[in-house]
Amino acid sequence: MPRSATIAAVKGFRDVLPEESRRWQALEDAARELFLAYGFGEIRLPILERTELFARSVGETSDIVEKEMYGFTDRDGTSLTLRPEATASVARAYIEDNLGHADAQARLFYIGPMFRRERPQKGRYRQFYQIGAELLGRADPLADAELLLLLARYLERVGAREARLELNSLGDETCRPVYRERLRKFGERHLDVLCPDCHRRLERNPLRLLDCKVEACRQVMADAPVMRDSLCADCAAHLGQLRALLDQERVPYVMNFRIVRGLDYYRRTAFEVVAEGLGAQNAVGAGGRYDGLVAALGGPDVPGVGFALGLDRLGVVASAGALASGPAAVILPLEERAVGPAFALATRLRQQGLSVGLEPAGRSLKALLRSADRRGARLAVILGEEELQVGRATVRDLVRGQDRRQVLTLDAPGPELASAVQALVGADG
RNA sequence: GUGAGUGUAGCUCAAUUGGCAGAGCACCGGGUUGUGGCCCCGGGGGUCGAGGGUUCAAAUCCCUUCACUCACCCCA
Repeated sequence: MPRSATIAAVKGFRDVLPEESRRWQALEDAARELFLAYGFGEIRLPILERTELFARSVGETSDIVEKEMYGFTDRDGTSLTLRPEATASVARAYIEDNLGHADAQARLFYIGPMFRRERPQKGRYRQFYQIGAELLGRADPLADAELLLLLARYLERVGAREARLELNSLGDETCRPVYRERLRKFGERHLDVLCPDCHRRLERNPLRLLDCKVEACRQVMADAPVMRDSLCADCAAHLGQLRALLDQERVPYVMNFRIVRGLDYYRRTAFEVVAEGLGAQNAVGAGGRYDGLVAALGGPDVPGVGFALGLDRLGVVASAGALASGPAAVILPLEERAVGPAFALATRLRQQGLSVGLEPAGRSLKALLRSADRRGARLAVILGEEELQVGRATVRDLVRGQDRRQVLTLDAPGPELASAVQALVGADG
C-alpha cells in the first residue's frame, strides 16, 4: 500500500512538547499565585473577536492590523479576527461587562495564545502565548508603579536573571505631537544620511527613527531631540513620581528614551523587558499606559496601564521548572502472570497520587531495569515468580543500588502501599 | 513582504574528482539461572525533502518545487 503524504503543522504554528510544557506550567503557576497576591483576577477571553475591535484599538495603520492578522468572514458576513493581542479584548470586556460599575478600578490578568502572521524566526511564532496584566480605572503613577513592581517581582520569581527593565515616557496627546514634529524636522535636516527605511518612517511614524539599527542612522539620531525634553509638565510629573516609587522599592530599571511602541494606543509610561539569548527577538515583555483606549472603543473615559510577557520567549530565559523528575517507582512484571498484579499495584499507587511507571512483561529483568533507570525512576518494583508466591514484591533502590527483597505486600490497602513506597523513596532524603 | 543559509537514520552530522549510504548518540538484544548505570559484542532501522533532467552510473552536476532556519521588517 502506498504511503500517503504526511501533514505538517501550519507554518509558524508548533507543538509545545512535555519538557517545554512543564516549564510553561511553572511560569503560569507562578503568575497565578503572584498576580492574585497583587489583587489581579484571571479573565478568560475569547480568542476570536470582531475585526473592528483591533482596527479601532491597535490602529488602522499599524503593521499588525494592516498585514499581520488572521481573519475570515463568518457565514453571516461578520468580519472576525484571531486576536493578535489581548489588551483590546480586556478593554472590550471592561465596557461590555460593566467592570467599572461596582469598583472604579479593574485588575485583570490573562494567559493564552495570540496570533500574528509574521515571518517566523527565533522566538517568534505565528501562534504565541502571552501572560498579561491590566489595571484599568487608574491614572495615578502609583498604578504604574504597582504594575511594574509586579512585573519585576515576577521576573525575579521565575529566575529570569538576565532580564532588564527599560522605561520611557511617550508623552500624551498634548506633548507627543509636538515632539513628533520636532523629530520630523530633525530627520528632514539629515535626509542625506538616513537609510531608505528611515525616509519612509519619517512620513509614517517619525518616532521609529529612534530605534533604527543602521549604524549611520544611529549616529545621526544620537543627537536627535529626546522625548524627555519635550514632555509637558503633567507628563514630566507623572514620570518623576513613578520613578520615585520604583526607587523606593528598589526596582531595578534603566531609562531608555529610544523605546517606541508599535501599537497606537500607548500614552506616557512605556517599558520593555529585554533579555539575552533570544537572538534578534530580545523582548520578553512590554507594556505601558493606554489612557485613551477604552474611550476610543466607545466606553467611558477610563485610563489603564498594563503589560504582556511572551511565554515562548520567557521559557527560554527563565530557570523556573527546569528540573525534570522521573517517577517515584516503576513496576516491572517479569512474566505474563505478573501483569495483572503489576497493573493493580500501579493503579493503587497512582490513586494515592504517586508518579508510577508500568512496563509490559516479555523482556529480561536486565532490560526492564535498564528502562526504569533511563526513565529516572527512584525505585524499581520487581514482580516475578518468587514475589507472586509469597505475595510480596521486591523493591530495588536504583540510586543506592540496594535490594529489599519481598518487602511490599501486594494485597495491602492503597494508603499503606503508598506510605511503604514513600518510606523507601525517602530512605536517604 | 525582502535577503541569506540549510534539507542524508529518532537526534547531531559525515560521505574525496559523480562509483555499493556512514559515524556518534538514542533504541533493541547478548556478554550462563532474576539485577540498571561503565565496558565489550551484535542487531533493527534511510523515498539521501519532493519532481524532472544529464550520465553506463547522481546524496553529489543542472532545472523546478516544497519545507525549515536565521536576519531585515515588525513585535511578546
